[in-house]
Amino acid sequence: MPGTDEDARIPAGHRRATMADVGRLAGVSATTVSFVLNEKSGQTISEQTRQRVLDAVAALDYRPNRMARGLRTKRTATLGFVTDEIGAEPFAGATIAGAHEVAWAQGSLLIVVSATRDRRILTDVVDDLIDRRVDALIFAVVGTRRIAVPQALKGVPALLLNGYVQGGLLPSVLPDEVAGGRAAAQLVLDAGHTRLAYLTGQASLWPTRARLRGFRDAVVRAGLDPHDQVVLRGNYRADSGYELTRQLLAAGPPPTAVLCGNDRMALGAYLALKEAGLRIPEDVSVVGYDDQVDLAADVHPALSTVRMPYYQMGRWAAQQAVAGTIPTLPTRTYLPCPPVPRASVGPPPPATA
Amino acid sequence: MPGTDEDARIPAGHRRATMADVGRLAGVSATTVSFVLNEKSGQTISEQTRQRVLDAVAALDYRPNRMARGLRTKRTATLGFVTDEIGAEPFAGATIAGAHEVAWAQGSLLIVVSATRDRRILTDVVDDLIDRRVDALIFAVVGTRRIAVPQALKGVPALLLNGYVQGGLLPSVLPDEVAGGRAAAQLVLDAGHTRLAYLTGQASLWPTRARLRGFRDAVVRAGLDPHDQVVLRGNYRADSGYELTRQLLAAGPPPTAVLCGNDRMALGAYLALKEAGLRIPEDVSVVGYDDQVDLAADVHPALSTVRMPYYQMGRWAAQQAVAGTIPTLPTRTYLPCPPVPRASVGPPPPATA
DNA sequence: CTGTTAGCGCCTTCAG
DNA sequence: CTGAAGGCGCTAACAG
Repeated sequence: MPGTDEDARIPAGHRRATMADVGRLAGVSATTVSFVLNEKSGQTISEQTRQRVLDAVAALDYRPNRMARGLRTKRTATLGFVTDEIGAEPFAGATIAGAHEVAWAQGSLLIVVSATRDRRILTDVVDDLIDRRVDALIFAVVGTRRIAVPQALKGVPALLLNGYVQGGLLPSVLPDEVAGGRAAAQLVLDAGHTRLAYLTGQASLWPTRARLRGFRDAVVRAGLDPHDQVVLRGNYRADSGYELTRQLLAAGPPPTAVLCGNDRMALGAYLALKEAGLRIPEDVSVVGYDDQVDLAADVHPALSTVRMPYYQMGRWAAQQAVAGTIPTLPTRTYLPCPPVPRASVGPPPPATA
Repeated sequence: MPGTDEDARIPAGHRRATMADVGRLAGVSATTVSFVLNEKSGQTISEQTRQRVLDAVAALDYRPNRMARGLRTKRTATLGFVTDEIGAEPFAGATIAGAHEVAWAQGSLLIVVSATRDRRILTDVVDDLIDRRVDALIFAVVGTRRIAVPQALKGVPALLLNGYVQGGLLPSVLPDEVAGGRAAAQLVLDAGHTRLAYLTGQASLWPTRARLRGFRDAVVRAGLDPHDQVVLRGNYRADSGYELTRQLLAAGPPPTAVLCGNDRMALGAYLALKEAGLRIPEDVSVVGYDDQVDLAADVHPALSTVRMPYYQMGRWAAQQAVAGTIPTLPTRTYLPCPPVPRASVGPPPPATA
């Protein structure tokens, strides 16, 4: 009897075992195999045949074909995650990690698809995902902003992450940037600073305006005159922070604290400040925004900043998606951006003239 | 006749139209619908019925169920992309973008799944993907290194990106780090520098050793004594670059060029150099490695560095996967790391004592 | 040029 | 406690 045992293993790359194969080997029907594999079917299987089936499954290295299963059950245990730009942004990583963990823990697979900003591709990708019958869709955009979503999104439970649509027809999760801006300012206000500079980014971006609003809020609440605080506009790049800081220094006695629209600008500020012989935080305190990985905590001195809740947003989104609660969600849900105090903030220098 | 036309549209969230529905509406069989939809079946359909079918498809907003199709054809037009750590690393973004573009252009969907380094999860995720019958699998790891892959990878055409296995049983695409290290050194050697410092990372990492080897290679080829060049060991973080540079400056007359194991260390070097009142590149030239997005090109002065071929690796991998050429691949394929000269390298200062 | 028949691999009544 | 029958939505022979 040649090959009785050997042939039981899949001949590497050959046809995978099917449920019927398992049944045959165990001497039962495919139905029975299905019952033991799916447990809780309200069915009862004798411990003995159960074991025989399990043995056969192991022997054949059987794994159910999820396409067939999905076809039958109309559930794929799949969450689609579409980004408009997976890019190098740290954004995606944390969000995806959070969403993946929750999804996986609940028995679903998060499949990430990076589209581009190209409307056509975006639409086609969403359609494709729906054709594959994902159970729900998370649509993530990198910079918080209003977006136009593919029509097809209405054909499946969908949720927007970091983006929002006009009519509020799709629920969104967003970072609470206003509170974040306040938190950033509070970091230096609490340390006793009264003369601040704020290096902001493009006014066309929603986060820019929200953070700035938060900043002004905090300044007013602290009893300071917002008009006394200088606001310089840049573009979120490190070199822009560098330039703006140089302008600041050239303009006269520098403020005692420089708040930046993001960590990269803060990095530019660091370079300009050090070049000018100013010490951080003894002479000038600096605050960033984003708590960017490998940057904020690693520069010298470590940068005080505000953290984006990307990981939490990912978790939250996946949670709603697997729980099937998307239809019940409010239009917008804001998650907090907590302050992260580090070494770059200290008390203002004694002589401020 | 109520609702003849209205009811033809899917009642939002209701059952999606099936091929049979389309056939019924068009007055043909499902088979015919299949033929017109899949074109090139060697079949011929009268222009007239063709149009009727197409109209019905449009009217019902019909889209084929890819699970059913996959079940039948045993092809899913899906490439699986598994990472052990999607993290914040710029790595993932570029690689995925490259792979996605190629896959999509060839009619396949790249689905990215972020696993963790946890062996168990990794194995389960790969199994899951195979259960979903992906046509091929790209297994990507973030730091180039030898890895142990899930057994299941043998059940599907698979390819390693940035990682390699012991026996060479799975083909790999890797960055040519040795040549990259050489290129980095060449950047300053060509400018006339002879006294270099190399700030390296952990010796336990393969890229560290490869880059360093390339550096030494270039130094020897340039006719310099490798023992004259100081090599300091750090850990790839910005603060480590900062510390090492301070050590360098404290130890005596600094070298005229500082080569760094990566861009983040170069950033640390920038901070320390500026703090010490040294100008880049007038007093000291600096070279990084990685050409990290939002960093290398944006610091002041712009950092000369070496680019990792992540995008290209992604493209290459997807290319092989969709072309079905994985079985024919050599054990290892190296892609070049080109030098990116910028402002941080200049001629050595006249007086070097 | 078009329709019939027969599954792909699984789950789910409904009978034994 | 277990099996037979039927069908999810699609494609691929094979007939007309």
